[in-house]
Amino acid sequence: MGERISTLRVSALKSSCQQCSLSNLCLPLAVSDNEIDRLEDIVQQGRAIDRGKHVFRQHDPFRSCFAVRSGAVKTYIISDNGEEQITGFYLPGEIIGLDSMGPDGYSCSAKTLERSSFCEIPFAKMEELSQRLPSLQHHFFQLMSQEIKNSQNLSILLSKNSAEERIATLLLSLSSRFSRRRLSATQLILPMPRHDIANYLGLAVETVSRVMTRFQRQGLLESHGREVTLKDIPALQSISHQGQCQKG
Amino acid sequence: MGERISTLRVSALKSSCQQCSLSNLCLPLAVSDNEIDRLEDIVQQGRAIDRGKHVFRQHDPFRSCFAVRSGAVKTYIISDNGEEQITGFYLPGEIIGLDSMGPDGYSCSAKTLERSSFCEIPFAKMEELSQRLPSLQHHFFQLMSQEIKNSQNLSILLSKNSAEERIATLLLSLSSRFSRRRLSATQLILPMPRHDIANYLGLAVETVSRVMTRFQRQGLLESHGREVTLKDIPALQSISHQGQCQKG
DNA sequence: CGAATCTTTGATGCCGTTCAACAGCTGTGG
DNA sequence: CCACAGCTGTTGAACGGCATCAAAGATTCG
Repeated sequence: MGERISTLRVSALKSSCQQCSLSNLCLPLAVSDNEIDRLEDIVQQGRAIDRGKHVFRQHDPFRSCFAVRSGAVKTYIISDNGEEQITGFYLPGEIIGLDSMGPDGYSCSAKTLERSSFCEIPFAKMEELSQRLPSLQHHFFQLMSQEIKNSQNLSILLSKNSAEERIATLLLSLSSRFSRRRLSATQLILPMPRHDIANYLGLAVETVSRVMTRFQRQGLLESHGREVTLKDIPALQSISHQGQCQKG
Repeated sequence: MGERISTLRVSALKSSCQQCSLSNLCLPLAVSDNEIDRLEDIVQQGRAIDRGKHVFRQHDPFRSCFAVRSGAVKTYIISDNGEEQITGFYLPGEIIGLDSMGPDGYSCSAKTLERSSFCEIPFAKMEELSQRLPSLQHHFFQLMSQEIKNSQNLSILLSKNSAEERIATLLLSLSSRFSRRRLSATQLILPMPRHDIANYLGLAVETVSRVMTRFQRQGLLESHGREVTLKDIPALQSISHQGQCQKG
């Protein structure tokens, strides 16, 4: 198999998946050190980019997936009238671009919600390496399968659940994703404005605001702008689940 | 794992992807005849099963994906209260089970909407063969990526669009999927009852019925139970897309 | 300070749900 | 043959959750 990139160049860019604190989220491979080395050879760690910048744009030629290293990202689709339809929020350890492996370029745009950094995973090289590392291939199948599941759960949330259920579910999802990174599960700083929450959940901004206020009056949480403290997670879970369906 | 089927048996069961009229939908591989042969060795063509039977059940151990050969399937998740939440409809040439490659078994149940037959694609063998056939691996990445996209589009449909927009979109989706199979794009026989359409689109059955009636009064279609004739596809497209334009 | 963005609160009305009834079709069994 | 039950699809009336419109506070930043 003709490797065309000089080992020296690649080594200079080489990141360190082994030492990365997110490796158990992003690429929890049951592979040998030798195999991790080869993975690191293709993954390129980029510099941080400012809030509000694009990681990639819809219809750009698809070349890479990106693992979020720090910060937060929203992905969205632009409709005919130029409005955005947010399809997901991504936190450190999560991967964007898995929906863009078709022939039509990136299927959505990705924009940072705060200053963020990424690990770039060139798709062609990932495919090639997957030919030699069955566990890498297996991992990507699992990642993509999970992404389908997540999106299906979102569809169900949006089609069957009330505004309160949607918001409680999102807060709990963020909470659990923060805590996976050893951050507080109760003291959240939301990386996105209310407007984005509303867009993502198919609600009006006013409704999001009202529900948050209601939750606060009921003692379920305290909210000061982007700072949210969950005070009664069991109650929120009960609200979230009374619209049924199990979450990942 | 114990191989229980002799090579001879497999050959006997062996399907014929090359001759299958759906092969351009299901596995449009740019592979040599020799490679197709190896694919056919792992794909097992099953007998038809009756309407209302399960192809697999949620939480069953995941072993295979299934390509629909004939008939139609709905996939759904069972919620805490025992109600089903339909996540998708699948027609011949489409593949179910792509969302179930995680460690927790099938993530949904799949039930036939009419008498249907399938090609079974054992996951372990597919993974193994993908190690040797880059184009097969690439194809599955694309298939799964498309499945993510489909589910995201559904999320947007459900979160932002009115009942009329949702129903017009579903009818047009079915129409285009029928016509890909060289069936009429205008004379549809819906494989699913109104109840399932409503469930899938997050609407009440009554709303589906009313909207269909309204479409009929406007001359956009004619509907007699499951038989639907689309009379004005451009108008339906305009309704379907106006969710991406402005509401008025 | 003032401009822009973000967040909250209030008043009004629409769309779709809910409850209820009915009609068509199929199969079953006396 | 008819009576009956079950499933499917249609239609009507009234309620309610959430969007919409409007506007004022809160926060950030040049």
